[in-house]
Amino acid sequence: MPRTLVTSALLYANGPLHFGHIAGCYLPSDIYTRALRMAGDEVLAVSGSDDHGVAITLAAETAGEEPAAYVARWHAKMRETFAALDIQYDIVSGTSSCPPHADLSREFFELLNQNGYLVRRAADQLYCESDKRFLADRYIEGTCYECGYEAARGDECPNCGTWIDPLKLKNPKSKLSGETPVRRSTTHWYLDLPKLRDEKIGAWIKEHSWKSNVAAFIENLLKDVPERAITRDMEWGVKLPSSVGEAGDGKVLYVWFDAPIGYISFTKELMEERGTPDAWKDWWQGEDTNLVHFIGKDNIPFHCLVFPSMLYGTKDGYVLPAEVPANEFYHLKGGKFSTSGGNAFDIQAFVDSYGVDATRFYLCSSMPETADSEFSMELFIGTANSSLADTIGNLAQRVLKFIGKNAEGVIPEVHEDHREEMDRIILTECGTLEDPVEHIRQFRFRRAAEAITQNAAAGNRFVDMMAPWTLRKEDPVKALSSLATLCEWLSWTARWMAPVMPSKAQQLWTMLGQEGSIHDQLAPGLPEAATWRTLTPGTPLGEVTALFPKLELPEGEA
RNA sequence: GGCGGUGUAGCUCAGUCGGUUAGAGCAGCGGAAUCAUAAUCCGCGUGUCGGGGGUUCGAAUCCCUCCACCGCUACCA
Repeated sequence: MPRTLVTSALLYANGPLHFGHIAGCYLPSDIYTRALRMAGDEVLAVSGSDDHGVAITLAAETAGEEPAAYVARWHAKMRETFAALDIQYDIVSGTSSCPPHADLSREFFELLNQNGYLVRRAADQLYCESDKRFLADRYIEGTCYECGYEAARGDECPNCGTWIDPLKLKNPKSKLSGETPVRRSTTHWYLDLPKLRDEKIGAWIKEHSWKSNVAAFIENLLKDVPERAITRDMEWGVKLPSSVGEAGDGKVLYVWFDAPIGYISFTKELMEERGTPDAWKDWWQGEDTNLVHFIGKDNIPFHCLVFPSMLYGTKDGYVLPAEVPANEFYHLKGGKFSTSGGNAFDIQAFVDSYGVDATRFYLCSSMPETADSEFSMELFIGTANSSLADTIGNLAQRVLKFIGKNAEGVIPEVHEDHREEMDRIILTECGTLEDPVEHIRQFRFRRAAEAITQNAAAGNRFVDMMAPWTLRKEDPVKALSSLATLCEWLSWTARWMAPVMPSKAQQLWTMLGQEGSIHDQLAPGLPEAATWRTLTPGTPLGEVTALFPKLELPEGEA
């Protein structure tokens, strides 16, 4: 059985999730996971938060909190947002709270070191004598040596955009103490990416087939691969392994190094909870695993170059990613979704107003798959009404209500004399059918959304062709056969909807009088004449209600 | 400044390893039907494929250049 390990970008625990994160990474991973499971694949879905890093400590200090408490707050918020959107993972953990994470990160460090992929070097950095610590670039402010701007940050000048070397900054000041720091030498470890590239990863990247927008991004990547520092002088983070001795005192692993290892440590944590502590190896070191990283485009270098280099460099049998279906960015009316308040809106409130499945469907149909795209309230309302209420919802309504009035509210039986004809009409003559699951498998989420609607439209065509309201008088048996056929069609519609719109699919399934979870149904490709009818005639329908309400554009929106 | 993206029908976008009359959905117009949340079905698209130049038998699709809009700039998918 195909085994797929799905990861979703670790969210930096420094702000709320917004529609950009959702449409770019978390929703596609959830839809993908659900679709593969319905197709019968074995899937494990892992995500969590990235809790370390200077930005966290800085923000926590500003907020007057300890980093751990600060991170926990955003982590909880993230879980709420996932719940609001019906986004499910086997585990959502965090790099600061996951028990095996620190040890596993140190193991990576040691293996890479043993295998000769780490370089140790001394360099000068700014040190604050009053705080007795080295200052990360972001903790430093000073006068830009290029343009003279007085509030340049230690990493970049906001005025002229120069990438600042903090050692050259004029009048450097610590943002924390206000003191003038001094130069002091410190030792750091660097990941030897050039060596890893030349030895293995460069060739691997070249022969790998990437999603087209990812391929464009990677092309330039290999030309200039620097060694990258993987340690920092600070407290918040994963301490270095004791094997490096005093040289590691006061240092932690740089956040980018331990973050992706989180995918693995979270899997470990999950398997320990399940009482199968070694099972994580099947997923991460099993040859038959398809590793799929869902990320945004800004994470491409990490997931296509750096993390694979780390995995390979351990020489410990880790699989390399099979797919990195990175999305581009999703914007709000041309502006960027802001994590710092501003124009970001409350996802929970939005879902409460318009419905979780309509929201998921629209995000799916407008996903930034191959290029940046944007959220439009007007298009959201339009899509929800025309695709969901008018096409899918109305199909269910007109068929099931008709059965309620004219066929005693039970699933009718298709008569042998009509079966073949009706199979032919619905399966081939009402339009070209496309399999949403197959599109999802190929990471064509927009087209999957379109396919769900179009397949339902074929059902509407069948209704009009059969005109059961006329047939009822002329040939009642044929009328019942057409309605039986339409019930089967609705059951397939529910299956097609399920990965994208889990709760509405379930609602439709229940309206059809079916028991149990729609998500336990298998959806193996498109319906075929010989096997596609699965419902039991005579089954009473459930209560028939409007599946999708019509939505209205709020005042002042356009 | 650097890097990158986008510019195709009113709107949102497909299509582009060069090759028949450039496509879809939505909106719009006309018609049919009346089971249904006035929901459906059928028919209707001559658009300088941002401008200019080049390569070619042939370019929306490759190259150069210009214009417009936008994003990123090191960790916010």
